[in-house]
Amino acid sequence: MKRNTIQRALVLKAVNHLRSHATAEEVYDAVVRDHPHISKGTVYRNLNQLAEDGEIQKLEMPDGPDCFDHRLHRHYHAKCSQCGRVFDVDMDYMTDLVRLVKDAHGFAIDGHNLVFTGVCPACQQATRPVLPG
Amino acid sequence: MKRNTIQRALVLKAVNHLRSHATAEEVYDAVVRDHPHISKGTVYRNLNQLAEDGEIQKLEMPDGPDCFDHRLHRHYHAKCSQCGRVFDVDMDYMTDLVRLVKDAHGFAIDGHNLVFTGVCPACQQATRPVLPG
DNA sequence: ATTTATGCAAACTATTTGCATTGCC
DNA sequence: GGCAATGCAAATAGTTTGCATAAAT
Repeated sequence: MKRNTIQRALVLKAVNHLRSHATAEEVYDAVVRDHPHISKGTVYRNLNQLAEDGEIQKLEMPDGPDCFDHRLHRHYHAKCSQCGRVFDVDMDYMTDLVRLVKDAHGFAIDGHNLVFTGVCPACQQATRPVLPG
Repeated sequence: MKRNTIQRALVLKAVNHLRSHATAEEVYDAVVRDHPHISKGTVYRNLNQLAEDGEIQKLEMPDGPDCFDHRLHRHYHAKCSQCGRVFDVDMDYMTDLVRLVKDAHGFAIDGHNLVFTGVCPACQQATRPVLPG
């Protein structure tokens, strides 16, 4: 039987408060400020369990840590190749993407993971030349 | 200046010989059989450099190790959630996918990473009930 | 001769796990 | 009271890195 521990509530609250795309590390940092005894293992366990229970969404990223999202509907993300941060992208979810597959060679596809890559606004700013000429 | 070391050639040959989706570990295992002195660090360094030089393709996977592909054209993959193996999917590459994005909030998208998930033929076989009834 | 690449080990990042103890139900 | 969850530390997986040495140019 699932138990309502303080830690579980704290982890959930942190994910909600951090709004979007928090890593386990960031959740831990947020929680440990007020609750210095919480352990990182507990944060990981609760994040995974909350995701399994459908209370948060786990976003698996190519390269780098997973993120956890308080938003439950499926949507796409863009990851900055410079700072590694993850951003929302406004685009319809392609529920029938699998129809574009001509041949999966017997593989039973049940989902997909799509992450855009590029440079976030802040990093564009940082690498922009000071003045041309 | 880039140097033509035996190790670099061995790593490239292993990726080509393993055909597709070999992990660094698998490449190392293949090379070390005939060359017991090669180190894993060297395999990683050469895989990354070969990918940078465009001689092989690095496939970053959500969850699990990266793969290296001797095929250079961009194409999509499916990863088995049970055994973790990576398979080719026959589907046109969506070069203009970014056009479906309505708002990336200033993020400069320059690419995308799409991996299908599901169950491979072998794992479907393994988990199939013996006989109904 | 120069300088990049190697081998080895250690470090590192992200995450999971074993186990004695705590604390929900 | 029973059993799931915690805290802690150690283990794990995947990968990178520092450094003395070796080898390619």
